Amino acid sequence: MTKRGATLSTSDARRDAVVDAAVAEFARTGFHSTPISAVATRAAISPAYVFKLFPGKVSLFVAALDRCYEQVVHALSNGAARAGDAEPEKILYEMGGAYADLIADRNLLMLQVHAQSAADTPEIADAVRRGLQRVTEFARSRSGAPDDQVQRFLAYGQLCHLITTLDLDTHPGDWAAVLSAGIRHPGKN
Amino acid sequence: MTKRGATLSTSDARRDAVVDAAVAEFARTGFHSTPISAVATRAAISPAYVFKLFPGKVSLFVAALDRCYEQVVHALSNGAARAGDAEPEKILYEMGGAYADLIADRNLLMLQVHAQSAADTPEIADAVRRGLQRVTEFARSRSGAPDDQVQRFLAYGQLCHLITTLDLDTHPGDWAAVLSAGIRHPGKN
DNA sequence: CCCAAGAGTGATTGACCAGTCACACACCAA
DNA sequence: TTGGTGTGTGACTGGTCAATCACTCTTGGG
Repeated sequence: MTKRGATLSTSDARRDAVVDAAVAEFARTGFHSTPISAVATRAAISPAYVFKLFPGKVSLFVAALDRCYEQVVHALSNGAARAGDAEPEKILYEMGGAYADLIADRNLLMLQVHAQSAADTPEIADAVRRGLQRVTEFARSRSGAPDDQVQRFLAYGQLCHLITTLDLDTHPGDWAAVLSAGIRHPGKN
Repeated sequence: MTKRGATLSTSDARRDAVVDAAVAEFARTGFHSTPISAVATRAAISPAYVFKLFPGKVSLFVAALDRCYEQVVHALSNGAARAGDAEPEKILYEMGGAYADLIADRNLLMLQVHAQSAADTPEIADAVRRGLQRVTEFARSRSGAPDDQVQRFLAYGQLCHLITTLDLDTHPGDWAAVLSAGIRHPGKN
């Protein structure tokens, strides 16, 4: 039952809030083990209404993923701005720093990890490719770095995902230190 | 009902076969969306008996993961043998080639991707760390390469996972080529 | 021959969850 | 005031799945 006196919002604003909730919940528990009800609860909404706003669970996940990559590219752009028109390596380095700052809350990072694992759903695979394309093309054109340096940039980004997923930066043991060395880590929260 | 005249196997042999089936099925559909019944069917066994051989789904997944990393280290060892006592870079290069050959069927690769996404289950996270530790320490000690080269080796391995998950090596577009450049790709099957 | 220990299964249970539907309430324009 | 449109929900359905249990069948040693 709708609460007395509650002001209704436009469905667009609601959709937006639901995507925020979806980013957080899907990042926590992944695609398959996140029930729509968890997203709904976080958005302070009924599960049924989520299905009015999005045609299905997959398209909600894709919307969350799109927002995630949007923020990533935006962060890279900020990092590049910090480097001005320095040499390519310097620009890539600043982008890396900005990325590390962005994923300090772990949400955007874990969402990407979970998305990769859910890529057997074609729509999700498409969304990941789309996002990765934007990131790669932006890094390449904005930095002007040669292809192999761009590739390296992305490779170390993937390594960063692994390190954070497994908390290797706080893990005892030489081997963990080898993998984590020199990589800027997000804090625990 | 047990089939008439069927010879019973020892439970150890069965356990082994079930782990093989688990590697294949979990690699296909991941931890959360692979029902035990799928593993059971592939192992030509009843779902109920899987639970007699393993205390639960998680421990079966961990067993599959352990086997996966076992094979990875074994492959790296073979690759290193091919390089003999060449310089460290050469040894790491051969290890990379051997790894690419090993994951030609995609199973061992996808299993690692799915495991990373299921790392919120502590036992799974432990298993991944255990496996990664073995891989890292083996690569480092066998190659004798400096830490940053070992780190780089692992980083490009992660990039390889991304490329294969998304089929970037056969994807049209410059950006996909940038990421895939110079990386030895497994075939589709 | 007999029976104990091991191999293996069918049937069921209890929980969870995506998606649907009929309905309730709020706002606004005429 | 009225009714139409958009916002929002409770209750339900159909399906899936991990885990359990009581049970059967097989085999090999005494």
